[in-house]
Amino acid sequence: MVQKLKPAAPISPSLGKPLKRSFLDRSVHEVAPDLIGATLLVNGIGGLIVEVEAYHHTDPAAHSFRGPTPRNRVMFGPAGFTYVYRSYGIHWCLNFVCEEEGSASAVLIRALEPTHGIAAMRRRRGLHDERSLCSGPGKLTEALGITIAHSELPLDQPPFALHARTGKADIISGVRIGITKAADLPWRYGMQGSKFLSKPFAAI
DNA sequence: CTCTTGATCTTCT
DNA sequence: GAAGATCAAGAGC
Repeated sequence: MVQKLKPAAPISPSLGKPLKRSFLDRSVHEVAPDLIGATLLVNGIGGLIVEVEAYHHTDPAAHSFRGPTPRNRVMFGPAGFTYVYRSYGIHWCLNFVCEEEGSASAVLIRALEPTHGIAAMRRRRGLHDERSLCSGPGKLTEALGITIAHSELPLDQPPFALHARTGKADIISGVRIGITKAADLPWRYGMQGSKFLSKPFAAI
């Protein structure tokens, strides 16, 4: 009599080496494409970063363009911290502060490919297929449980963790989404072919 | 599939 | 008073 084998447990997705927050202490235009394929976790829940946008303080579309305010002050501090803001009165959006202190640039995290804690993300998001869990800046903060309480925190300390991408990444760029100022600048970056983007990139 | 609209907080004019 | 780094639901094709 052959014993029926128990189905194998799902293999936990492999993670690259942990990234220190100094990884973000470079030009936002270098960091943004380098983040594609990295893994972002909040309390162990998250996934691969597949879409970001770069915002530099010389860019009229950046929140830091007109100088520090109570909302954006963390952007004027050291690199490697989170900047979370309220979008359209309803959603939260997550940024990573980049560059040396005072330069006030940040990367907006726009979409993740869910890999860790998918069941928890579904609970937070309600009835949604996997492709819709984190395919937008407001969606992924809801899925990961991010609020203003997660702003101004270091990215290399709990509850946050960042892990380097393991393989190669095929990175594409295009114009940013949903802005009217400096709308022609190609500072949106994505993982080519990903099914988890907030919107497709325009054809080459 | 695309287009329109409501929800509703923070900042700026 | 208006605009904004958004999302989901509903109407129309």
